[in-house]
Amino acid sequence: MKGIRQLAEQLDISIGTVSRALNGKPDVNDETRRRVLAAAEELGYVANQSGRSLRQGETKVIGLMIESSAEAVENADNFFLGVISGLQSVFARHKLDLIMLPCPSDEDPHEYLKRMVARRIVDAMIISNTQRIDRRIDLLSRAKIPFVAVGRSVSASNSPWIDLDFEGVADRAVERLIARGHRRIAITAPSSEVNLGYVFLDSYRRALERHDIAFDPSLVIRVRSSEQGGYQAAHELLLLEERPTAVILIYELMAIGLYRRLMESGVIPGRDLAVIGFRDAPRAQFLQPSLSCFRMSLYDLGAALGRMLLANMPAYREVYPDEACNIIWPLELTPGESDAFQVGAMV
Amino acid sequence: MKGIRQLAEQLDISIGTVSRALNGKPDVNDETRRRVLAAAEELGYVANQSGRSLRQGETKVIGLMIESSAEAVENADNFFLGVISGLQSVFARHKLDLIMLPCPSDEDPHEYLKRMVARRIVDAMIISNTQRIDRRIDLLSRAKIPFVAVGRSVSASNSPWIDLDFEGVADRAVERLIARGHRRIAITAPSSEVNLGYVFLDSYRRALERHDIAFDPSLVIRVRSSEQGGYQAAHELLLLEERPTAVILIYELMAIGLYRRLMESGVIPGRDLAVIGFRDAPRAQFLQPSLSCFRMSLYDLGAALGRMLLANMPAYREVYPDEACNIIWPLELTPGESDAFQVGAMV
DNA sequence: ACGCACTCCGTAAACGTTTACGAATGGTGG
DNA sequence: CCACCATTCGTAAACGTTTACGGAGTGCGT
Repeated sequence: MKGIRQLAEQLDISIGTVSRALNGKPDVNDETRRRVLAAAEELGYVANQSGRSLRQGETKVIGLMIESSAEAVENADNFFLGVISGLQSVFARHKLDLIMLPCPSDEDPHEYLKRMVARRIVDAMIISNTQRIDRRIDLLSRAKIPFVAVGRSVSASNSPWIDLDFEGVADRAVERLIARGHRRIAITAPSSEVNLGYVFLDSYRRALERHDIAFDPSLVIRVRSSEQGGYQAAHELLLLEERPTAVILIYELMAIGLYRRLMESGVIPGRDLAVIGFRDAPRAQFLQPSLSCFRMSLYDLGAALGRMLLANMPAYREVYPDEACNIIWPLELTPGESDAFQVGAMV
Repeated sequence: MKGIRQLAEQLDISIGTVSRALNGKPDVNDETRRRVLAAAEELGYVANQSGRSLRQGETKVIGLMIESSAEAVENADNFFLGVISGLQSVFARHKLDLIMLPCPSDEDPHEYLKRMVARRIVDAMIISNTQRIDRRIDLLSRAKIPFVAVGRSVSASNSPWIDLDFEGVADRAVERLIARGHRRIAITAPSSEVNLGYVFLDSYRRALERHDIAFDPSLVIRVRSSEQGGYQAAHELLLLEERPTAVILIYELMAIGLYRRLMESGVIPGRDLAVIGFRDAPRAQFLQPSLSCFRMSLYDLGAALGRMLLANMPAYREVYPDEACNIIWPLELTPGESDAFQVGAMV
């Protein structure tokens, strides 16, 4: 099947009519339309995307840019795999397709995105792993490509983003720990480049101050957000002169490495050290003692993300009129055994 | 920047010359070319992909079809994230871009692929999670789209594929365990639909027969290849009347759930039960006792996959003349503590 | 002075769609 | 019988690019 021309020839109809029939335009006879659709089905005709895009200036494709960095591989982050289902559930309603654009680890994300955008391969973009200052946001704004960022950014003053409720998590984690008598609460954070670390720490700090607990920089453990990082975090924790009684992990998976290092030194999570995790990583559910952790539905997050994006695309705006421009995604605490003790209480 | 026409106008050159200059065609003056390239750079011009594809019938894009099923999310499989780096390292040399096509979980993979192929959005495809009988292979063959399958298939008699060395792993695992005195060796496998399970089991069976050990179907544990599945596998293992002394896991991550369930019953891996894993999942490296596991380089696998694909594309065939059509990818054993004991030996 | 080769560039067609426009037909009301 | 509308379809232009073809200019050998 070469193209619409062949199909039209076969049916002895003009290509214009065939096109209209296939695209559900009004001015075509019902019988004719039936014949066209039947023939297209039989011959397996599907419109060539290049021709269509060229003509109407849109591709019906949404791009999701991800990074295949070594760290991402190490983390084996299922975040986007989960989010994608939610995204697709929304996109499918509008016959939009989602493709993932993995930025090569040796290419500058900004340059990569620039290339992809200029090629006009997608109508809109979702970018992730947003940095505090992220030139990709300016790029997309200037190019007038609808987009949504996963993760807030200072560049994104008035552009749409969705982000996890880091403040709420840090806040509630600190409150919960303090209520159980903890005073020395450690926290992990990634390098300050990444935006989420900043917000997370800030909220942690304010929560402490509310309870007149001085912020102690030595309790901020800067490690990678991976199991390896968790292992290292535990290591550094154990080296501290005045050992904390609790630790908040910015990434759930870190608990696996952390537990291991603690066990090696005979420190038992949930008895000698309270541990609270964050985000969603199914595999950490098998830890013992079970991890207290803030979790969420990746599917729902994806669906919200999809709606937000469509609300920013001229062609779909009216379908999603009241979509919020920014969302701080709430998380729910799944209580576990890892922080189920009072400080000073007899065991 | 609208298009090549604007650029040509700006430079007061015809669009033909501009196109030739940008594409490195020979018949254009050096000075002219310099000017064109400079102007393109300055104005941020990049050729519209739709126009280009339409004209030359190719997109310079390779598609990698993945599945975002619930199981995939649960596994949080880093397999493709790792493989992608290797793929891109090869593709980058030919200015090819890789996009990932996530098949919605509620759509038939075959129909999805059909849609994507018909749209002519990619020049070639990599398909994964190949089933024993996989109609996608016929589809691609008939459509004459170059492709490589990750995972062998009976449909793919003479089409290119790459697969892990399941035979070798099962074989060596059994040999290793038998050498340490094991006679009752359990093995996990996914539902028989998936091709890899079939091959894995078959090799396991043959290895046993070589040592005159009768194949016992009750020792084949059919569970999902996830942590959850590992937990369940351990559970079923413990219920067996005559408990095996060793178990081979088809997926490394299962060890995490398996360990947990074993521990709950006071059964210690590496002392009461030997455990050997398979494939690459960095997070399982933190298990204690450490897991004996067959591993590989995802990057190298990706690079080989990329070369194999290019060797099957007319435009690049001559660059990779001696690329094998089928590869069984070898894995190396990383010895750990989980199988470091002799059956019957005093502890 | 002429032919020839070579370099550089402009012209125009082609890729496969969609869609604005208008033509043809049939029906209806006056 | 005419004017008018509705329905249905064909025609042709347009989207942005690449490329075959040929023309203009220059240099060189005869």
